[in-house]
Amino acid sequence: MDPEGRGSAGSGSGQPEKDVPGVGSGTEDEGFSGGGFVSSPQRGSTSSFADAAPSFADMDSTWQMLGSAEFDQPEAHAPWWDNRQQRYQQRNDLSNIEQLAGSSSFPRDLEELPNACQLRGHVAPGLDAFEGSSHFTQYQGLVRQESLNLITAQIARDHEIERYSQEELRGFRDEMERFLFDQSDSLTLPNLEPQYFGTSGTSGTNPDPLGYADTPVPEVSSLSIGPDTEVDLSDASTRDSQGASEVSSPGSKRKLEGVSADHAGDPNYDGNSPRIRQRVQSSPAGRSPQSRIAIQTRTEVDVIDDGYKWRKYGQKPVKNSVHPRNYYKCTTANCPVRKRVERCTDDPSHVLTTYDGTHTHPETSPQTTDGSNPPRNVGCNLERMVDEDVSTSSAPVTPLGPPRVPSNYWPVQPNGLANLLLAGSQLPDQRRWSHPAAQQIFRLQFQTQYPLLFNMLNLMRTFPRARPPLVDPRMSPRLDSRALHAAQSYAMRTASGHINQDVVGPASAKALDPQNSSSGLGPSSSVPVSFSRAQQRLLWMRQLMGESILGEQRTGQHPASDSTTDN
DNA sequence: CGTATTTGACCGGCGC
DNA sequence: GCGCCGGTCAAATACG
Ligand SMILES: [Zn+2]
Repeated sequence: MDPEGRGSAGSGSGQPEKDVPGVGSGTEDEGFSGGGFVSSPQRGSTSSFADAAPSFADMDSTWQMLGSAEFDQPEAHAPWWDNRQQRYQQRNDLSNIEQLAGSSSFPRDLEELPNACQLRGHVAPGLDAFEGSSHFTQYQGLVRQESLNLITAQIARDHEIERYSQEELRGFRDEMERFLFDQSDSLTLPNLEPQYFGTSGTSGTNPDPLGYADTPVPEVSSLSIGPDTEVDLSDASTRDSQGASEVSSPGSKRKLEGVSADHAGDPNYDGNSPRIRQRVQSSPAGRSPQSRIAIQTRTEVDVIDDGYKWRKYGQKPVKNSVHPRNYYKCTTANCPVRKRVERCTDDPSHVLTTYDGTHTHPETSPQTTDGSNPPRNVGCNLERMVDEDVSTSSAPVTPLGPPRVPSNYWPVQPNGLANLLLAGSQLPDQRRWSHPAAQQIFRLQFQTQYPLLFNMLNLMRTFPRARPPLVDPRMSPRLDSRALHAAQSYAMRTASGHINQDVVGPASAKALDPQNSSSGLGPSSSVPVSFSRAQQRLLWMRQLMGESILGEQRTGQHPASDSTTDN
């Protein structure tokens, strides 16, 4: 089934590389093929690229898609071809990356990336390739891809999804890439420098060279946030942290279940519910809508660094709990924001922070006298968020409502980050991630925990590319346009003729390709590829090859053939 | 000495 | 009205 299955599947979802005439690609191409491909070979307009190179397909649907029937597999391998092919396969192979994620050699930084590449058996560029030299552009594809792989591995490890199949991991990786693309602007904190963030020891990374490892880092149990579902928690949830904590116990048990169980079993405090309801409902005459969000984190420190400075102004005992509740106010003058922090009674490892209000000022970065930004320690992991509906409930008289009245709730799911990311990028409820507090926590947490991820963001901003297409995870390696161009130009230059299918080492490609394993999914299940899309790609190719690539490397989003089909 | 925290008093809403 | 309760104030205190 493989053969044809792949065909359909491949065309369907597989999407070519992410690359577009970008800054980098231009240079890269030059590097590789010299001016060779400059000529615009449109000839042959790729009649049926579909059938082009079956043998090749496995390795890369892109190839096929792009038509290039003529160019297919340069029979005489270009000297670099095998090498490249192998590289792509390796890059796309996530099988051994999990180990790396847990090892001490996991890179926390782009500078350490080459080592990781070598550990994975990659043909890795030297360190100099990453130093912003002109070489860097040549390897940005690799850097990008491998960074994504590593991030995926790390996240997978943190979230115990490493046992997932490669297809799933790839799927996650690609979705993440898309998300990063979409959010590259909003997710980047200009005033925080990634390199200042040591990873929290969470993933057993090597001792942080910068010495910031001191953070008590918790292990991520899970990131929550899923479809918002108005879970009836609204009422039952009144109970204090008790129930809640349970839900999010690190065991990563089915969070969903936990939740339901949670309120099921929870007798809750009668006293509150009625009151709450009233307040929420009776708030019609509300003044300026207050935003309120509750964030549950898993942390050992009481006060998490969320980017703002707080002054404690009160403390009250929580009934039935040994842990008190603390009240803080933003120290910035005239800023009305307040927050309450309390530790869950039954599970002290969790802290519930409730933010109230909107800051009237930018985040207060703790500048030291010397002007440098000291490292921030979040020291927590976002567990889940509860966003009280602001629009409706704006406590008119009562400054602050009851501690927690979850109106929107995102249950924890196994693939926490994926959900998180997707939730942020796709769910209609913008308020979710637009909430400053939420974003703040999100950013700080991820900068701390996944520094590579933020390096990626920077990379993507520095070298803009087209929006990564959504691909069928079962498809493997995606060639980037550089390779494609190079191959094509090579083919043209050389024999320009032979079309020999088996020449290439597809065998190896197949070997790597896990398709067969992807039992459940019929090829059809994948997103049907719109032929138009393929055509569009083709157009691009023509453009690329016709016009000098250097021409337009435009910033940011390219029309990008984005496949809107995403879930 | 300026600033942040502690901590008991205080206050408004609410149920009784 | 009374007492409870969540939330807030602010004087006293701790900090460096
Ligand atoms: Zn503020």
